[in-house]
Amino acid sequence: MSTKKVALPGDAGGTHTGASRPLNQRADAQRNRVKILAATSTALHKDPDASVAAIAAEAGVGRMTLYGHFTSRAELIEAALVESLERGEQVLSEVSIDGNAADAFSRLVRSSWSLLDRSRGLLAAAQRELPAARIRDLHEASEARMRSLLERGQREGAFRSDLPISWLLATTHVVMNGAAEEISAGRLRLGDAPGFIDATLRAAFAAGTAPVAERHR
Amino acid sequence: MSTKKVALPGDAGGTHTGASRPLNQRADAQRNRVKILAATSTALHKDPDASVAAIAAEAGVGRMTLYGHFTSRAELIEAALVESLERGEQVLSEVSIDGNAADAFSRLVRSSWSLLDRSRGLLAAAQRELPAARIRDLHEASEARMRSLLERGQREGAFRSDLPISWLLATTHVVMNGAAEEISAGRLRLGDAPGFIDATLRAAFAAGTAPVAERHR
DNA sequence: ACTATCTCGTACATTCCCGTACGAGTTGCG
DNA sequence: CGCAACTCGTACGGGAATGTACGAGATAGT
Repeated sequence: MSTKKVALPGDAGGTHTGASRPLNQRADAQRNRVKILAATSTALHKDPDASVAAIAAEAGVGRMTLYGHFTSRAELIEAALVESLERGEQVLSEVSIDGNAADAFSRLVRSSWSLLDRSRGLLAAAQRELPAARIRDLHEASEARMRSLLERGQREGAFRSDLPISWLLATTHVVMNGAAEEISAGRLRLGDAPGFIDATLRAAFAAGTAPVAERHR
Repeated sequence: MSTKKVALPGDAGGTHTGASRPLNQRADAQRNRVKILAATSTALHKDPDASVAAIAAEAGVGRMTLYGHFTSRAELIEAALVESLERGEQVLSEVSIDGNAADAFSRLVRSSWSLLDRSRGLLAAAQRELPAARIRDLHEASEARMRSLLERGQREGAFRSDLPISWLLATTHVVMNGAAEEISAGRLRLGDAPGFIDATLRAAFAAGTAPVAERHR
């Protein structure tokens, strides 16, 4: 005579980027949803293996409430990742891509860095919980921006052309992630990271260095 | 009237690098021990979360046999890591560190790469199972070699000095790991990896590029 | 050939976490 | 103010993995 099914937010919206929430939700519930999403990010930042219970605790709500909003751990993590990426998109879309390619790259990297630093744990959790294809899909937007910049840089001769774009992209990700790890390990100060990352990647990608030696075969 | 305690290999040997096995072990058992260690490496290569059961299956022995040699999952992984690193040491110690620092670095990186590619899964598992301090301890030997080479390179002016050694070291690790990931993702051919890694790091570490800009504060 | 050593299956206890069910209390909202 | 929407504790069921217990059978080494 009481409980229903706790709303079940519904999947009405397509897979699109639009932030379409069901509408018929109570203000109170919407707030909790936001709290939970935020807590997911921070909890996973501390421990990428954090349990649903831990996340709920971090959010200050009961575990059951959380299950009212998200039917499974995977769904929760995916939602948190989507939200984080949307927020990131908002920031990155304001970074100017024009002008000198190398400088634009630096701007983009520096902006990406702080975003990645925060959502690192979330991403790690997602990698264990979601199909790899899905993750790559979600990253497509930010990835495309960086990719096109790298392409332009290569065409204009600002970046070396002896390495494929996919490698440059991977290297960028990996160096930023590495910086985050070094920070948690206490071997790098937070404030030093952006400069180090930028300096390293700029030098690594600059045109004019000796091309990759074909030493195999 | 039968079972004892299944040998319990004993911890007689110190923490030293010597390969001191208990001696009073049956030849048959020693062989299995080796098989298990090898299987640990290959099983974790496929899936860093592989269960003890899966590892035993990979080794072609019963799970119980495995527990006869290693009392816990952690002990198993540690033993496998130690063995892998010892084998690595043997290879790396034959790489010439002398002469041109940049070239020596390339040689070292290329040798390290193939080793790391194999033991990658094992390392990932170890990072979840063993205390971080222990892992760092075990890596000290190979790390020291690379570190001293980087130091010499900086003194001689072959490598840039605006970035700390620890960062160069971290970058080296991270780029090699990234290459391994790109390979498993199917975006990089195995044969291309050494050249790409080398080309990237050489350029990133070379002296003479613009120093890290102090853009913060 | 005989014996201590080793293999290994089955079975079990434990722990941890996810997801579901139920139901009573609380609160936003019209 | 009254109802539907929401919260949230407790409890349960299922599954997976670790580590232990027991004991029968195979094998190496002397």
